[in-house]
Amino acid sequence: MTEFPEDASPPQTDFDAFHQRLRGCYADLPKRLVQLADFVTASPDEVALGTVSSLAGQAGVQPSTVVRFARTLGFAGFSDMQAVFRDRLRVRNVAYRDRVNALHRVDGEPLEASVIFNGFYEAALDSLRALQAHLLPDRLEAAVTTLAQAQCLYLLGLRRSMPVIRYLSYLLAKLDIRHQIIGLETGMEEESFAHAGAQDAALVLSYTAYAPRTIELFQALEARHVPVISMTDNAASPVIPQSGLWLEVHEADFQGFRSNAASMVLVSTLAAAIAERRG
Amino acid sequence: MTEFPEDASPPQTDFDAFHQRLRGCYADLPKRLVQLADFVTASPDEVALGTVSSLAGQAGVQPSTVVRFARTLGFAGFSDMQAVFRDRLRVRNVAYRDRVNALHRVDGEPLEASVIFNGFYEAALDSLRALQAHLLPDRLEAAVTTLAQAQCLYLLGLRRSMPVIRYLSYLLAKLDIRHQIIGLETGMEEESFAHAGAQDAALVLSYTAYAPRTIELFQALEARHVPVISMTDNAASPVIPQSGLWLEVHEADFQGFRSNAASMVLVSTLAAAIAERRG
DNA sequence: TTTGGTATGGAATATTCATTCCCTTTCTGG
DNA sequence: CCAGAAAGGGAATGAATATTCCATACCAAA
Repeated sequence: MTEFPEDASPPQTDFDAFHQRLRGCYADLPKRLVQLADFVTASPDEVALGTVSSLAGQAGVQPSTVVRFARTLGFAGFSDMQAVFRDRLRVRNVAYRDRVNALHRVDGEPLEASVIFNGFYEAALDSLRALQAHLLPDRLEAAVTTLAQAQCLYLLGLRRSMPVIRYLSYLLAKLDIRHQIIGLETGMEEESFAHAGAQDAALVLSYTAYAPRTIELFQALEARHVPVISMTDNAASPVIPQSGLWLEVHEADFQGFRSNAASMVLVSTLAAAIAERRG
Repeated sequence: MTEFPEDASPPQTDFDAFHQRLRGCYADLPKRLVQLADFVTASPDEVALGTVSSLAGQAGVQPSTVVRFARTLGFAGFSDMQAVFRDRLRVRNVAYRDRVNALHRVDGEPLEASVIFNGFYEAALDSLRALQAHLLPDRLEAAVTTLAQAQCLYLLGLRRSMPVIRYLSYLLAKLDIRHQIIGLETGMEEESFAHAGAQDAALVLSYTAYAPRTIELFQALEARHVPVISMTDNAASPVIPQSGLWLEVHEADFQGFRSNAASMVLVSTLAAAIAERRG
């Protein structure tokens, strides 16, 4: 078990050192070497996996210039420089203790960050895979149709779902699609859809345990005959609309933090598909 | 050649196909080839980056056996097999655009929603995998240390990164960690960190093309000697802090929409790890 | 315009590395 | 135990690729 010293100098990779050097002499570099420097920073993967001539071709210089570039930066030759880029590409297996170990702190020490990372990483992957497996193309298409026809889109999702809703709002704004978030101001939720009707549509996000306020607002929307699309995790969820247009999303959780990877991908899809449909 | 009805999203990569084939004939493989099969599945990076003899050495077989192995699995030779492993290492940031542009409105019809979904799905997966591959555990640990010691956390990320910052803010609030978003009110950015100093810390998110305002604010933070941790996509990024404490994040992009899956997972990790560290 | 120095291009050379081939060893079935 | 086949080892071969070197183009100062 390696103890990480609290005040140790930050770990600096050869790759970082290279870029530091590069920045240092960038200004004094001749034309062709600048050209290469730009290419090399833009596509480090090409350097790692390519050959002298493949790089030369892509960067628009001669093979010899590539070697010169490497020597200018203090390497013995191209291969020497490439080694630095290859090393960066190697997968550093993030320390992966047993999940069991991860959940129980054996000696009162804080969990290693990489273990926590792995938890969130796996949760995100699980959520995405589950979504991919369960998503019904026809249902999705129908949802897009409904949302695309709306004059104004009302977005509802409180607590954990609020960040997802905000993200969707950002996307819709970029795509110039009229919309309105419900619940930005506590206590004013109903007012925000005072003018909503059958010509509009709403998207509701709610996962267990369903926030009571979300359920209330969902019912208010249905009472106003606003077409509702729901993203939720259960066929018996309280926010399934009358129309039956709901999308199944299961977010895995890690230590009580629920992933939102699947929701993010799905709302991105909806935003892009609506824009696409409208032309 | 196997026919896939849908080429917009291959159900499996060449790499997956390879492993499937390998599993299929694993039982009938002679001793040395089994030895190689084990090695190859255990360290795919070595295959991608190594040479015939380096692999032979590490797996304890003769170079010729490595070539035999490749041929047995249906490749023309070692190089052919290596190409599959190398391809897996590449971070694809542009592929999707072309892929979908090909399908884009061939006959004036809008793209099917499920095709769009697949694009976002793949982009999210790619981003997550790239993060897992490139994340340096020591660096992450050092970043957490810095952030955990801060009295107040300042969060900076404009435009595309704003939703991620808002999500992080939500998590920190839940965890009762003092923090402040920079840039909630346009024009008032500097005021929000008027009292920040060395006792605090800042987390900066910025990806290409780096928003000029983010760079300015980053520099202002550094000028105030606020310890800065950056999440960015390039060693030559303008928001790399003096301390060298930056975390590499590559978000794949689909039709101009950049994924944020990797960023989300990483900020979740940071939030949870800080809370864990503080106990 | 000339001159000295530097940058660049391109071809020749050296090296590394995958591939091939053949001989030896190890299995397998009679 | 033997014959035949399959597997494995290792060196020779040839192709791919990095490196070196030199002629030429460029540029700045005289």
